[in-house]
Amino acid sequence: MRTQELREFSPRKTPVQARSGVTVEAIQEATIQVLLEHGRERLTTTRVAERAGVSVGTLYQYYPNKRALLFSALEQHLSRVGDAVERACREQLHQPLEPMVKGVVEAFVDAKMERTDISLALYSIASELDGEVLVRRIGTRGRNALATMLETAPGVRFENVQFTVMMMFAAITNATRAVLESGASPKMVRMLRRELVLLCHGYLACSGTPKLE
Amino acid sequence: MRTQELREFSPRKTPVQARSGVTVEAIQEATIQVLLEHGRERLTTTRVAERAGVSVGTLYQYYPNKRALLFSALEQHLSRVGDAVERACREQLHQPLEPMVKGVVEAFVDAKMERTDISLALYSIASELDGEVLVRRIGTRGRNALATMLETAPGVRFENVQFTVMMMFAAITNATRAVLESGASPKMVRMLRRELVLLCHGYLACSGTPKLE
Amino acid sequence: MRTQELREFSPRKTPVQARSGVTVEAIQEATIQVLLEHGRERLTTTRVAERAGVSVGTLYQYYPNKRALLFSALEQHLSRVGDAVERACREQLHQPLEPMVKGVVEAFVDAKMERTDISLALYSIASELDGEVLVRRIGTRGRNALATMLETAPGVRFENVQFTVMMMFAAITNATRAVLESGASPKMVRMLRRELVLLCHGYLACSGTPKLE
Amino acid sequence: MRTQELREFSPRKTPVQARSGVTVEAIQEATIQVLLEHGRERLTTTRVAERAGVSVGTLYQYYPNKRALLFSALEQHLSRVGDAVERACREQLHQPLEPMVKGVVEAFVDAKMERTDISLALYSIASELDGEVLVRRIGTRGRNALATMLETAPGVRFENVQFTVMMMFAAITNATRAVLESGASPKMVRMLRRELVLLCHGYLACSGTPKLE
DNA sequence: CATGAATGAGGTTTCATTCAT
DNA sequence: TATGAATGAAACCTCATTCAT
Repeated sequence: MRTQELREFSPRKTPVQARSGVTVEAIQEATIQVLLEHGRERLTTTRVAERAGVSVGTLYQYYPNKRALLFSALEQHLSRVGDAVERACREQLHQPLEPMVKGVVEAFVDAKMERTDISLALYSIASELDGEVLVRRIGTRGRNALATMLETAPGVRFENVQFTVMMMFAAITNATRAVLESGASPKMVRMLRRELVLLCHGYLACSGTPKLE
Repeated sequence: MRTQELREFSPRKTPVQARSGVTVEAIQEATIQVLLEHGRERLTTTRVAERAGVSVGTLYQYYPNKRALLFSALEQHLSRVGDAVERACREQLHQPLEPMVKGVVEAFVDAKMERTDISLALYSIASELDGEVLVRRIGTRGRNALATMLETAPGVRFENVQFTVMMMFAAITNATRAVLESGASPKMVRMLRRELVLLCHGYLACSGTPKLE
Repeated sequence: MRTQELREFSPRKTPVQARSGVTVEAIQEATIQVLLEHGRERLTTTRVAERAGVSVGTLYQYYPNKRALLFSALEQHLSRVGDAVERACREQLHQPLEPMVKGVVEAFVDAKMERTDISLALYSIASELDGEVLVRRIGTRGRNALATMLETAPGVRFENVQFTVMMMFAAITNATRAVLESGASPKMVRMLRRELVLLCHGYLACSGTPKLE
Repeated sequence: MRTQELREFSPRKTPVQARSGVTVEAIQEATIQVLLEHGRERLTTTRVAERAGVSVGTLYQYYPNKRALLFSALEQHLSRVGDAVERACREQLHQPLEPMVKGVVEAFVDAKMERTDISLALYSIASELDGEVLVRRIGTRGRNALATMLETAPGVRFENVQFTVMMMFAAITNATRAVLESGASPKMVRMLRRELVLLCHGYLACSGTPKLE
């Protein structure tokens, strides 16, 4: 079952010739463009292919179905963000809470703001693919990295790290989303960064219990 | 334009007869059921009508189109939650931060947990209707009530209440969503309540500046 | 599994209004017409609907998919033929071999020749649907009736009636097919009748062993 | 018109190199395999090429189109069977009816049973290519050989040999098909042989009229 | 000669919506 | 008013075939 699900999304062929690499990228970019211009409801495989300058048939040589196309777009984005968060977490191991929070928040916000168009476009399909195994797995990666990091924070212990992390994650992602959806002016992004650090640090400070080492 | 948009969603006829009231309710309930059972992608007007025990024709007598149907379901739910939050805000005017937060969080979580099935079902259509005027307006109501309340908190002042509220709101709604989507066991809901209060209060305490009165 | 298979072919809705009865018949007739005019390869649901004077949508209200459409055409025809054979078999119970064979052959050939166009058209789809449960079941009906009849023939016994019947059935159906496919002129049909009786009776006479009663 | 038709099916190039011979054979074998595994509906040129270990392009170097591919598979098989029958007929010239029938039936059944997989696979495409000139011509070969043979049978004359042969042929081919499709166990094949001889001989004995020489 | 990426017409199927009954 | 048969645009997807590399 799981294998089948995974196969449903795995790309159909690995491009061996040079030109197909170009094609795949064109399709991926076109997916985002169409998503932003027409919205998820009106995103059709034909429109994406057209936008990418190829035929539908070509699109279907690389993606077995529409969901796989959307999935791939989402996955790539979430992976990038996940990577950024993981890296930040690794860098802040054993640091005090404050720099920890700061590092992670900056990494996340930066990653999201790098291509606001993509970030925005993908919110609309995230809900559609929410149930998917891989999507969940990717989301989990970030949370696990956070949990691991928090457990190395000196002088503080969290009763239920998983839950704490979930709370923090929910706050970070959704606040960022709200800012993105209301335009993401530089000023707002600056405020977002500052306030997210405040919010997360405040929460962790209250939620954790002192630990003797 | 806006008038037109608003008209597009308003129910076609006001149910004056007793029978119509029953029918409309049946359709609304059916919408939720179908949403939960088949998912948004496979929600069809025919299926909803069938589930409600009426014909498609009848459905179209009460809703001008499918979006109006979904919209109405979402609106009703959001209104209920919005009302609860507004009431809580009114009750906590001029209270200290802690009870304020506690009151609002409890009101929100309670409202969401009253019918977890509905709450869950509607997440899938929220993104679809996200751009709609009315939906935004409803979301705004809660935030305004929160802002108004916060400004009556004794001894503390917020530089940019709108932003602060937005942050808090984002955290509250998304954490609740995460809990709902992972099953919403009584234990988790209890933790959610407690941690949300911690998180919000921590944030507000950090974010606000002392105020001389 | 079997239930699912059966459902795949069962008509989608039972026509309750008068007009739909007409529609279904028009679609069935159109299926045959298109089959004859364009061949199975070029039979498309759109073409059938067009020919029937309805829209594709209407076609799909009565048949869940293309296979069901073809299946229904085949089933109706085979049932009719099967009925004729069964009736003939019942009428010849306990008769001597000669009238038995005559009765069955006549019944079969008559049934097939009643609408040579339909008979011909369906050969092309029979192979496609050959594996299907119901098709097999219908074919079995005729053979069972034949076997039952043969076992009541006075003074003769067959070692392996099933096999004997299969042989006879294969000969009858395929010879009829050959005649149909080469034009089925009245003269040929007359010869077919006579020779089939000869062939079957000759075979049964050789194949059976005398039985003391 | 006819010339064009014939050209449509002829292989595009005559395999002169050793390698090509291997390739063509691989493709033919792959055609059968795919036919058996996926069925005619899902037989695609790409799949056949893949299975044969070559690219689609290569396939199209040897066959001008898909029909030609199927046609060639069918033709080869039918030729082989036709050869066997012709040979048997030649060997039984001027023999009495009984050995004639025996010889032909054995030859036919043996030829069909040599590769039951191929025989089975081809039934599904026979109907599709039924109208083709060459296919018909091949079928005719066997019947002509049979007719020629029967006319040399001592002491018996057939009023309409063509028709008689057609009947016999229909019985032989379809009974064999039925046995193949129900598994073709050794025991069944043995019975098929015996009963076909009975059936054909019985028929010819009844159908023919004594002849003075 | 072989490859396999690209094509795009055309197939099947769905479903929001209308309207005669 | 309620019904549900009919509509048909439009979606997804396949696959025979070509041709630049």
